[in-house]
Amino acid sequence: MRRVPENPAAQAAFLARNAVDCLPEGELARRLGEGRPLRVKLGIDPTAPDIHLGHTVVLQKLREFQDLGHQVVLIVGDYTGRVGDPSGRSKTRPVLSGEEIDANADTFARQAGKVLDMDRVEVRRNSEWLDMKMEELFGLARTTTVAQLLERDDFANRWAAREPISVLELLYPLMQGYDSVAVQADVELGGTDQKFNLLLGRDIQREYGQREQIVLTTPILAGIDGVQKMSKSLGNHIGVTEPPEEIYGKTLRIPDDALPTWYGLLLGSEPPADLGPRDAKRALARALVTRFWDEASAHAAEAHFDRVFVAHEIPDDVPEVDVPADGGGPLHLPAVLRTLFGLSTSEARRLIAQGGVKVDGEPIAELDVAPDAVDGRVIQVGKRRFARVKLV
RNA sequence: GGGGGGAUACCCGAGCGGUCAAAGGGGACGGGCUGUAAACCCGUUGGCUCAGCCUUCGCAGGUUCGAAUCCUGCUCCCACCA
Repeated sequence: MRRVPENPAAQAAFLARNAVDCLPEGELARRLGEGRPLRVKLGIDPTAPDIHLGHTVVLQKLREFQDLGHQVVLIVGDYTGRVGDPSGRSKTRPVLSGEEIDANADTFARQAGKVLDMDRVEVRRNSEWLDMKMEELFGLARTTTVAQLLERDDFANRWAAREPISVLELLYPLMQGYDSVAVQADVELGGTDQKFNLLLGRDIQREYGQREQIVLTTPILAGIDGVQKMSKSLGNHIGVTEPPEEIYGKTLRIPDDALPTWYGLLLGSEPPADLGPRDAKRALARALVTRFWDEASAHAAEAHFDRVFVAHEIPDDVPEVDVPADGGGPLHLPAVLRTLFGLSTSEARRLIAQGGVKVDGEPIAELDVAPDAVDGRVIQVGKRRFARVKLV
């Protein structure tokens, strides 16, 4: 554990050191000075349960609060999840069944355990209080004006672009704010994209006669494309439970100029000055695999990478796949590729024509192959897909 | 309630009677190169028994030798005025 300062002001400075906002000014230090465990809230959406590196930035901050003896409150948005945070213009979200939400919440809790001490986390679902009477909803809806809501960037942009905004989406920030009321949050964390919602939570708490929460935002981690926010739906994420080789390889795929941010947000340091981009990236990749797996896995992942992508050799753990021998006659290679990798005939033909299919490292151009030419051999598609054929 | 705009391949988006399996971009994939699964360059991107055939342009009909393109009726979506 990191060494942490004793007095409130220094603690507040420590907690806010890598935050974007910590509002209002000075309030965190004041409240820390009360000498009681603060209730620190984070809301999560159970639609996409897998935790990726982007989540770990804010989770790490929660962990710091936890280590200082404060109470972390994780809110599973089983109700708000049905609405969908309006950020971005994602389409209406599918309504999740109770079982799906349960499963997702469990997954999230388990994965969050890679960063948080889950034994000391209070997990709540916002259906506990959001499944309210219409009359209570009226009360909540009265707290905020449409003009206030339209100030939010997402809404303002969509409004300006004449894109649709549903009333339900407008309600989302209110519901999130009410979560803060329900759990009596002292602090709410979120990425900078959450700033509006977090601040509105303060207004709503005030309306309900509560002290306003402190708002603490963390920077948004870009995805492996180095441009857009890391998110599972954009497919530019690295999940904390992904296999070591994936975490390692994907990390090496980030653009060089994303290195300083990744180091800063994930390791809390700058890229080593004495290393070039490649080696700095490798060091980062090792550190991440070590964090979510262990050091041995990190070295194994690096060895795997060197073997497959640098030396262009076949990995040693190629899965063996049964392929129907089909009576012993010549095999139609596209059909074999369908069995091995689930490719369509057309895809397979294209890949063969482009020289992307190799048998034991040698490109192959024929569509029909003798059984002996593939049985027991490794077929490779592109750089990353391998399978050993076993005729049955 | 009123007049208007729209629904095209993974996404965005052109096309507005034949030369359309459908421009362009993004993404993805393959190849080259390389310090990387980076950047850059080239290529591919509906399916199949693949020099040919089959099915696609919201849905259902119709006009035509021929329709993504024209007509009719549905369905859904959007912004606007009230």
